[in-house]
Amino acid sequence: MNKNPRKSTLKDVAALSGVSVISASRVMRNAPNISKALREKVEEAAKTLGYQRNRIAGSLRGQATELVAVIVPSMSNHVFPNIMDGIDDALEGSQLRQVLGMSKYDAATEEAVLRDMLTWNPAGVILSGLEHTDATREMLAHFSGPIVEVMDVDGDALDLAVGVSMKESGTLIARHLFEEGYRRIAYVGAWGERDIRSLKRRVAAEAELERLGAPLVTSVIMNEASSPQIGADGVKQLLAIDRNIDAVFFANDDLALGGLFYCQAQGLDVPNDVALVGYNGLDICQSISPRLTTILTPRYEIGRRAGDLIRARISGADAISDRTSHLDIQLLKGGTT
Amino acid sequence: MNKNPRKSTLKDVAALSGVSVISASRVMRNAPNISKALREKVEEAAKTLGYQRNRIAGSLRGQATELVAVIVPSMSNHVFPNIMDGIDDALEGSQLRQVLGMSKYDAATEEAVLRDMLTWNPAGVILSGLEHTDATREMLAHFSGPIVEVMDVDGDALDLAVGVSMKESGTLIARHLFEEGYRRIAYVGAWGERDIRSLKRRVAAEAELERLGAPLVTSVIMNEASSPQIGADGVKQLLAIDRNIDAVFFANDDLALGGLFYCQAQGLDVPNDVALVGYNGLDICQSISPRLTTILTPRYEIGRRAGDLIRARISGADAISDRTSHLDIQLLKGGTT
DNA sequence: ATCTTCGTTGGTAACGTTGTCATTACTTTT
DNA sequence: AAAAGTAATGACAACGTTACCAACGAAGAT
Repeated sequence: MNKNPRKSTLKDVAALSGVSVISASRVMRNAPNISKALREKVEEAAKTLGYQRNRIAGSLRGQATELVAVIVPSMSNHVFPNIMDGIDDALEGSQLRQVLGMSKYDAATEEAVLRDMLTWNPAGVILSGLEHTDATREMLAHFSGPIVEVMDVDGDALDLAVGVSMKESGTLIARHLFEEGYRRIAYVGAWGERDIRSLKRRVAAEAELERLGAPLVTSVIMNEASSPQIGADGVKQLLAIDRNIDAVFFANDDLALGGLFYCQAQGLDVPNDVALVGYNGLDICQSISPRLTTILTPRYEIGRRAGDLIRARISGADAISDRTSHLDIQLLKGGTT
Repeated sequence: MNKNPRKSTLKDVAALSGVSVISASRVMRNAPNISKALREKVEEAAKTLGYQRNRIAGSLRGQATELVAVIVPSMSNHVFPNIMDGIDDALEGSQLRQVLGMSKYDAATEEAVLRDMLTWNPAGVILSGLEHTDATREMLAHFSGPIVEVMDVDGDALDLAVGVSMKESGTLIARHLFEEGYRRIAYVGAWGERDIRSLKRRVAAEAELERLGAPLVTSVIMNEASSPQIGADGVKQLLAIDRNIDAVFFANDDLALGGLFYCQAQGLDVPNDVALVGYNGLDICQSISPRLTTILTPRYEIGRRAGDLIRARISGADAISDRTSHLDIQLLKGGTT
């Protein structure tokens, strides 16, 4: 199995079909002005030899790499896989491919991964959020292709940004809880709050609650990766600190879901004893009963637009009107508030 | 922003530090036998110029690409992101990177994506399942690097395989339901059963139920991608066909979860009126109440091993004892059976 | 003092493709 | 029928790196 004396190259194809290497090249990449006869000869030879293009060689000569570096914090919740689905669909039909890296919610790791990625000379870069190390910014300042920062639009984009406002998200959660009459509100986060986007939401919500006259009672930040189990643990800790809390908002739906089940298991009445709000609008949380009150983020759409922007830029459309695409979020009122 | 007159190359670094290009190259890739003086000169020059390696050029000369092609069906449930997390961790410390493609549970798409991927001359290939088109097999037969097929081990691997047995999974589900006393058992699938692995499980379960004398009553295959909503719809259809069903097993946990909530909403007693079994062991389904009876698949571990195998092979360890790594599954008995 | 050996450095030639320009063959125009 | 285009093909060099081999000097062996 798996032996190949030597891969055949354009040279072989050219030799077999009796044409020049460059003509063979033109046929293989569908360049214009090729006679039908030539095309057929070359295509047949290529087929006989099982010829495969070598894009490494092509990229070296041609500069453009047709690789898009995508750096996400993690795959452990649905957010980034959904974004990548969108990117994949946007890139379909182009020759572009995603090369993947994970930063684990750590800016220094992001920097290292980016440094490595750039050695592949990618055509574009997609990364998460607007916060990066100075070295990351420096590297990207010298990068000549499109750069899209996804998820967060509260701040200055390096180049292009697609996402939703964390500030708006946090504020919306705070207002909703206040309007529904809750006054003793707490927060549960995870990842040691290294996820800057959830931190921004918490801060915005806290500020809004302050403004409304119902300041955040307390918060529990779990150090672990977010999961339902950690959400349950978080609520448990919260209630141990203060049993009079009447609402909890979570960094995301996974945590909230765990919190919800914990409360139910404890015999608490949700939302009368305690109200719960998540973030993201995962469909799993919309199929349970009571449905989780949460904020729907257009994750697929964000990925899709990011991919579209990369393509647009690469194909020369330099005139992208808005550097920042601010997408809308939507409060999904469920039965937990 | 984003202009770069010209990226500096090894030649520039060599010129600035007054050494030969090849020496600069050796310093940049930590080759042995470099004097300290030379190393320092070169590193300083590289820093001054902001030199970045160009691995496209390096790969062309050196053959090895340090890219691993990863083709998964979809990112829409947790299975493949979890596997990719495992791969990423396994690849950490090497210079290898994942290049991503999605087949959408379609063998022809897989073929097209693979064809494209191979033009990047990857060092290894990871793909899902053991079923591929003839053309895919043909391409892979000519591929010289390691090939790992993940998730399924029921069949012959092209090269290496890591996963669990679908047959064993299906049989285990059937036995469990039978042992718990259920006799009127039905099945709900999705993706139009284009996911061959869930099909294999269904077939195995069906055979075992037949053998045990409690043949499958009926099954509903939804055409859509699997989601809780589709699972709920599936159960609804099932109960419309036959109200006497006493147990349902699902192609996966997402469907089962939706089914569970649907049954609860309909006022059915789970598991007394109807028992439910999922597949995968997603943690979200283990934090709800009742916990979902399901089969835990070691997804992260599968990715991890796949990555380890790729690395081992690339670094010359040709002596991999077992071509197929058959990992264990585990029945998680929850409150739904 | 001469011969090895080894650590260190350099020169040359690829790797497989494609951009650029040149050339040939074939139309169309006047 | 000559001039002027245009379509089709080819030659060459280059992209930035590294494999391979050669060469140098210094240290150790004889």
